[in-house]
Amino acid sequence: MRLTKARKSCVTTMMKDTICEAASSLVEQHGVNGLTMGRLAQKAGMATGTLYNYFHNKEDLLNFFHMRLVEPYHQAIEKTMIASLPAPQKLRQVLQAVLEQAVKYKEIRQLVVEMDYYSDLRKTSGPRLLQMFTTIFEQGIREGSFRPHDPLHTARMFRGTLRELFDLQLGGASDKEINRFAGTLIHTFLAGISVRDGTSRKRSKTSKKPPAE
Amino acid sequence: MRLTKARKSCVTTMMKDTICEAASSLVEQHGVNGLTMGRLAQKAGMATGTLYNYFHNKEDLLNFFHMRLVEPYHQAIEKTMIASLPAPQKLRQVLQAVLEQAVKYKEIRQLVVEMDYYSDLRKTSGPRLLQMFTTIFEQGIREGSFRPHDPLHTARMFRGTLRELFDLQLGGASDKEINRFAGTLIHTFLAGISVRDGTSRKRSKTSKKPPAE
Amino acid sequence: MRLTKARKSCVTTMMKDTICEAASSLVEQHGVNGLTMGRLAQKAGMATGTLYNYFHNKEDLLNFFHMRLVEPYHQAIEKTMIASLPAPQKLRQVLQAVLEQAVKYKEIRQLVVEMDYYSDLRKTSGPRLLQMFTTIFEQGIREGSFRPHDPLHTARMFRGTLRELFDLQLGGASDKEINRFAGTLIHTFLAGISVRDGTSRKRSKTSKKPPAE
Amino acid sequence: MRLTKARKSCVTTMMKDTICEAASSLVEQHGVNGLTMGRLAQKAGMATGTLYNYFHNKEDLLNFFHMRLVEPYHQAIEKTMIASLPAPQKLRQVLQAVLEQAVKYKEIRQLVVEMDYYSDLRKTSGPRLLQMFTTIFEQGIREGSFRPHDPLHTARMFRGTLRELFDLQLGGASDKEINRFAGTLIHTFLAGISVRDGTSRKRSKTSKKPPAE
DNA sequence: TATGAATGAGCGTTCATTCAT
DNA sequence: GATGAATGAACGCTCATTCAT
Repeated sequence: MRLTKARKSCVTTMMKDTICEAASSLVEQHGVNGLTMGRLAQKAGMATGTLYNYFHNKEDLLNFFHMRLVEPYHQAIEKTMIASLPAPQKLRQVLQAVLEQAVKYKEIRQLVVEMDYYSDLRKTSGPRLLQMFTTIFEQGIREGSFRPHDPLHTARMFRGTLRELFDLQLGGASDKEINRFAGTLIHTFLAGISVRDGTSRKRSKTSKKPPAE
Repeated sequence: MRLTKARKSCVTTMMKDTICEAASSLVEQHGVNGLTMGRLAQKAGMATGTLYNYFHNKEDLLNFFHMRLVEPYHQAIEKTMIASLPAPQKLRQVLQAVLEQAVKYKEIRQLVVEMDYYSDLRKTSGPRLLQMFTTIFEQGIREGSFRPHDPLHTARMFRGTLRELFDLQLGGASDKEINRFAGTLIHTFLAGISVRDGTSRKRSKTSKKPPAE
Repeated sequence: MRLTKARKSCVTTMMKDTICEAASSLVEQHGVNGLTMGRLAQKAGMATGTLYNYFHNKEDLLNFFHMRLVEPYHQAIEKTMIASLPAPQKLRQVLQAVLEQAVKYKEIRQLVVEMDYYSDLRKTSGPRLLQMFTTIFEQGIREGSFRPHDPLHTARMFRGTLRELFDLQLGGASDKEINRFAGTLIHTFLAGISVRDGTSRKRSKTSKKPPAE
Repeated sequence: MRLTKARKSCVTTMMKDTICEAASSLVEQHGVNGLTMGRLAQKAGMATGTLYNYFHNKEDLLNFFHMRLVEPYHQAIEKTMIASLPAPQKLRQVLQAVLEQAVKYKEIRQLVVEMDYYSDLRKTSGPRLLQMFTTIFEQGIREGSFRPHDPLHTARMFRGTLRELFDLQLGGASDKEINRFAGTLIHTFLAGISVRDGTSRKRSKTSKKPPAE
């Protein structure tokens, strides 16, 4: 053993990275069903058996791959949770974080979505985000800025709309379009889409089709 | 050829029905990955080869099966589109229809969701609903009850939240819970979650990126 | 379905026979470890998958193969058990039957022996013969022609010597040699190898450790 | 090269010992099929490649391992051969030695048996014992205590019954049971199982095929 | 010598598809 | 049309062996 444990672990990490990159590219091309151990090894430039030096089996590999993809996304969001901001602000900030991640991981998001439906992965990954969102809505209610409601429900709604945001981006929408969607999203969540009378809504008559905001 | 073309096509339709029923039951039991041509034939009470008299290959069969599953759902929604109602009403009515279908196809929804990620199916199935939702939001804007915005965006949001509704139901939520979710959903869409009073809109200038519209 | 069930089962039986023959030849050449499904299929002149139309998996196949080999041997012996003969005669007759089978299944015996150590097969196959032999020795004791002893022990001894008989034959011994061995065997069992003088039992005081019964 | 050849060979021997011990423990746990080079190396506390410094390949290793197991057993028996005793005594003594070894190597015997059928090992191990047994029976005939017969045959018979003794023990029989079996064994060999009196030898002419010698 | 990651042929098994009947 | 046995490529995985360090 000529390498220290640290070095060894470093090499291992690099290999796992290589494998995950190959996996990404494969899933992107052929879908999750197209990810076979043989193809993966080939894409990663190694023998089939080598994969098994780093992962116990295919499921292990997929789990790791999934986490690798999802983790930075989760962490980016979690980071925004620390700030002590009023709930609406926080919601905007979370949305902002998601937006940045979505741009960054453009090609990869699809894989996550697809993989979510492949195993128990979404059972572990799903609740984590949901919990975070719920916290925000709870906070808003507590602070009095959100009207009383079941925060788990709005959290779910929020998650659902974020999914659409990714879909939109995967469909090839421009960053500008994505940003506009995000704007509509946050506005709708906070204020709804109904026109309200009273004094607050002067500019409502302007455009008809997809109006410039 | 003793049968007229019409008769023949009728028989063919019946066979396809039989096959689809068997497919339903199989996917329900073993998931989409558990649907093999052999098992399907057995369940449908015919020989494996017979399947290939009605479908060119497995993908064809799955496509047909998917459409069969999704069609009544789409139609139920489309039916609500004919009514001449104000947009908010229509939105409620659509939600109501979705709710009914969701209850009705409880067991089947999962299959659809799972299958959506199986092939290009969701590329054909997705836009149809989206188009319908968009129409409603357009109508609302035209009618002046919805403030001006990109209706495709709210349609997407709506679709995203409906997906959550199905998720919720698949997670085993009670009908009552589902109904509460639907209530929150429609309320949020129409009125947002913010508490509104005379002073509440002051702080909207704070955040920068997801811009207020 | 154009064939009656009877015909179908007949065809199935023939296929199983073909497979078993191929298996025999393979095990003979490469040992049980050399029997792979791929090689077997090739030897039997069919595709790998075809094997699985007739056997659930490799273990099933091996079990069937083993039984196919062992069954006639067991039955030949069982047939001799029916006769109402004095025990010594019966013993000779069993030996005779074994001898005939050994000649008949010359090449195959080895496989059985080897396979016996491969799975639980010998746990089911072993006791059956042992039980038969035990019955004979019990009978002899009851009839008074065998001195009182534990018949299970002599049955085991008998089995052990038969195994040697097979070994001998597998080593290429001539039929004449085999017959001579059988002669020695039966004689030794019945009368021992000691030279006896007129009064038969003078030397009984000699040994100490493996005590007389 | 700092070590003399003798020292080097000594180190080599120690390594081989270590490896054999690990092999024993592994085979005991997982059977011969469970003995992989990787597992073996791990158990022996060395790298996989290191094994190949001491053995040319797996077969070599197994052969060596087998010999190591069998050797003390053979030697224990050979030791009893030196004594100048009458043949019957010697036979008892050999049986006694086997018995002791069987008790001592209780766990190991199974491995030997299993391994015997794994390769050509038993072709080299078998004859050695057989030769020894043959010598005893020859001696007995020469001394006049055994009636004239082919000593190779009785040697084989003896070996076959010893195998049963091991089987019995592996089946979990108590030491007492084993001893009883040994008693029956030696008694049967020396005196047969027939009850003998003045008149009893008349009917020996009835059977024809396995002829009296 | 010792190492242990890399190799890749080979394993048992599955299954979409074909085709002679 | 209907059949279902036959096919064989592909799958996930194992493991004896090699070799750069």
